[in-house]
Amino acid sequence: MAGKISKTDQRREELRERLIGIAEARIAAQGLASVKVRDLAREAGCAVGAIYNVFTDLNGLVMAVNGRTFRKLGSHVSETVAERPQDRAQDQLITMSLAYLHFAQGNHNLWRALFDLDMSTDMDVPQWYLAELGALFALIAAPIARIFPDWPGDRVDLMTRTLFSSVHGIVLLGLQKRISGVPLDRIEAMIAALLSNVTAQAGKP
Amino acid sequence: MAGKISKTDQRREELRERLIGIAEARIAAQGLASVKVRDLAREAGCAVGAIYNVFTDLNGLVMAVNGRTFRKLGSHVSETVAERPQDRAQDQLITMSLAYLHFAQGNHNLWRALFDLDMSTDMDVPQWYLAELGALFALIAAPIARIFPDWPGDRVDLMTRTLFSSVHGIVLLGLQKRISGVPLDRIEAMIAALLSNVTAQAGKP
DNA sequence: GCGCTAATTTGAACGGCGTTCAGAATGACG
DNA sequence: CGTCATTCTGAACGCCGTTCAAATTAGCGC
Repeated sequence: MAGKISKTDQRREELRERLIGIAEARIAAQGLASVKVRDLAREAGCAVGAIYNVFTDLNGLVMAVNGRTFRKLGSHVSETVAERPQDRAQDQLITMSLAYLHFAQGNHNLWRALFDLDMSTDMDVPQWYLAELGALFALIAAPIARIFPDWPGDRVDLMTRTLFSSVHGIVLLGLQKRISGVPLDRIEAMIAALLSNVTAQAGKP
Repeated sequence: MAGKISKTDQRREELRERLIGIAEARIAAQGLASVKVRDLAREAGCAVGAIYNVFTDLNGLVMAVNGRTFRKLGSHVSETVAERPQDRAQDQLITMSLAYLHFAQGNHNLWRALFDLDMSTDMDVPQWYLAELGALFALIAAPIARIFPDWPGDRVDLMTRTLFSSVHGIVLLGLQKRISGVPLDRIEAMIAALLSNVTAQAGKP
């Protein structure tokens, strides 16, 4: 029995994928708060209890959606950078930041779910989360290390986290319609203002 | 009847203040999610319905708590700056940012409630919110305008929002224990790294 | 102080939520 | 096909914010 791929396991895996897709569509269309077990069960054609055979709870399902979103985010950023291989390192930082902004704007609810869920629960982060985050950080660290060739690794790492957090903050508050209501080109200008200040320091102590 | 201060109004106002205090203590101790109407009613010695005579709903009560928190935040930042009147403008920016960081760390749950509530509801922001935010922005804009005396007002405003959002992002992700788990002095170093890059641009185009 | 009306306060009831678990259904296998 | 174990089901549970008919109380002319 152990290790076998039974017909049961196939159905479970199929249901799992179906539920992730349904939840993903719901989050994208109506936001994280619109994900309800009874709606999911009805749309997936299963019983409410079946969801708990495949995921430990609703958070686990949303976590799976977040996994997809995080991978899409990473792909979007890295592919956008890869499209412009002749860019200077300074421009790569801007390209990546704008890619982050545009992904967040184009997938607002899914992007927000990445952070809204993590806040409410206090369980520790799954390892795929840290792996994706590390890959994203590595992507940012590369141009920084090229801009500041004489910086030690830990200083590059600190600047990597600083810039990521800063851009994240700009995007987060910028897209928060009810607070600031900033148009998109102003958010882009803020990112450019931030990064031009940092990269202009190249060659200085 | 209209405009009179009746005994009823006195009791309502007293209950209102009492509920705000109880909710504030609960948020500070256990987080926003621990605020429950039945607990509040029991602790305040009133019926659950009474809460809805004084606030439109639970969000309204948390909004009132957020009002207090926001005012305390503003006071903390402005007083910290006022304690060092001989500081250069560059140091004032660092002082304010660190004051923001330390307030967020020392009042973590209350500070988080400022943003966690706004996200879930889609009603527009009350005017006191915008007023407090404007006062905070004015506090930041002053040293920026001194550092870059030849900048037009809208460019100062853009940099103000850029720096506020950036510092907010650094504090937000830095204090998110489960994701990065950065010690406090590293967060301070990130803020310093960010601001030193910006202020070092003084006098440049 | 008294009685009457309108305003206020009350808390049981309501609808909706995530989660569970006894029982029904379906799998595996000689 | 019979037997047992595994899986699936959906009614039930507990908790939530919110409401509203009924009880209570304030306001006021007499």
